[in-house]
Amino acid sequence: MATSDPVYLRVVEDIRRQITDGTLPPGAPIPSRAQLTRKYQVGETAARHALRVLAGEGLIIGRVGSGHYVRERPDLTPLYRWRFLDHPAPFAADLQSQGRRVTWDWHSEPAEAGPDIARRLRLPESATLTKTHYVFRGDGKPLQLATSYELREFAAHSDEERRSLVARMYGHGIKITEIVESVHTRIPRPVESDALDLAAGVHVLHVERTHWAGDRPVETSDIVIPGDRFRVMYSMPV
Amino acid sequence: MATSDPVYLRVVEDIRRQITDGTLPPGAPIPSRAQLTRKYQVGETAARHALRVLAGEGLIIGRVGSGHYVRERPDLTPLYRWRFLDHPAPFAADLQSQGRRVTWDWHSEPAEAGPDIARRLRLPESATLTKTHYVFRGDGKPLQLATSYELREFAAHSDEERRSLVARMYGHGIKITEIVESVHTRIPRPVESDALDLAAGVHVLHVERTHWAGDRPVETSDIVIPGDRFRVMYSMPV
DNA sequence: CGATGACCGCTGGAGCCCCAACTTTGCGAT
DNA sequence: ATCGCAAAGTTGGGGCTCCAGCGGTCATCG
Repeated sequence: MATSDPVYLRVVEDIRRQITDGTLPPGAPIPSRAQLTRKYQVGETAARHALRVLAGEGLIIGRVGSGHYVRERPDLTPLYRWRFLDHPAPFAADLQSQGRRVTWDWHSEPAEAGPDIARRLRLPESATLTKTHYVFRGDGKPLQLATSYELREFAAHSDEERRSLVARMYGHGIKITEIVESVHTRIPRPVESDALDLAAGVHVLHVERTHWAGDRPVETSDIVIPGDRFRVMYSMPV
Repeated sequence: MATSDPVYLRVVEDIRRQITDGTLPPGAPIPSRAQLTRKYQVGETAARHALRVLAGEGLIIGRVGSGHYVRERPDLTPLYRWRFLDHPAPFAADLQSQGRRVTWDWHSEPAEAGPDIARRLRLPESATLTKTHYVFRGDGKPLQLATSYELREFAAHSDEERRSLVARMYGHGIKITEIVESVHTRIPRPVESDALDLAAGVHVLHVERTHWAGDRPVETSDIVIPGDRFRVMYSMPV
């Protein structure tokens, strides 16, 4: 409306509107730079800039030699589902029930905890282990990236093993009593972009999960999920 | 490493590294376009482009006439906290306990449900009401934007009122038995950018909350939260 | 008839330039 | 010592151009 707005914004907003209201469905081609200059009566710089902004937002994707297209954004599939007494979160089973195979890959390497991890585990900045999991769908598409920090003594490779180690460590009768998750969103780090095969402009959901045994935190993990393809489900009885 | 990489990326990656490893703390000035061209031996286009990319990622912020600065990113404050039997989520109380006042503003207008809302409430695309809440901190900073869709008959203005209306509507003994939340992240719509006062490149956390009474969905709301300032906490007993 | 290559259009990188609007700074005058 | 103002620096919008690399299309040649 305001004619004082930069002209490239006029282009951005017009195309964005067409994408969000469905006029331009996923996969539809966006006019090329040359076409945009003619259509909106703007210079090539403005046309190019508009395309770059839209691509940066993750709404369109440019294929060199071909053109810009509205990005496919499949319906968000639930990645894992929290349900009362339904722990640990069986997201793999969830996906398998949808007919998708899930494969794992991991790579462990010991590391000192950073200050934030130490704070979360209420530990000095030592005696920790970093384990990075890569989780893939059967078709090879990446699902998530998880890094967990545990007391080094707890470095076990199955949930069962770990739980019994926890039990040994903390004496008899130790039991995870509460799981706290904190969700926020941020730009992916370069490693995450690679591992999760993220397009430009896609943010990640960062879930910090901490397992508590009474008033003692036992294990904490960072779960990183592509924000454009997945959702995290929480379900609580009232 | 690969010298075939575009030069602007070299600049981006170098600055990004300095920001993430703390060499450039929040608030620190970034070299200007002219300085970058000299420092990295690149053209003005590349320098400018690097700054734009970093700004688009939300890592730096440009102030015209002054320069670019590392964005202040205060520690993420918990926005609301889910706890078993601690419903409805008392995020206002949570913030107040931190010495922050919270104020509300809302604006109601009836609307037909879109197809997705109808699906969530298992309703025909009618008989709904849209209510948009704006929630502010005492200092005027925006906290979140929530839009809830309820059966029109349930349009009440307090949680208590609404609950009793729900009870009347569905007969005696009706009770919300489960709350399901789904979290994902996406780029903000223009309204949300304005209402939440979002900087460029900041994504939002989108929480879809649905209240269930047995196998019947009763109310659903979309809660939109600035992804760079807040986190959502979930806490579950095991 | 089928394969090969030339050609055109498109993206993305990169360079240089001009200008308006704004901030900061420093100098000079009161 | 303080005020005001001008100059210098900086961002953001916008313009133009060149080029490499890629992807189709289409015509030509074997």
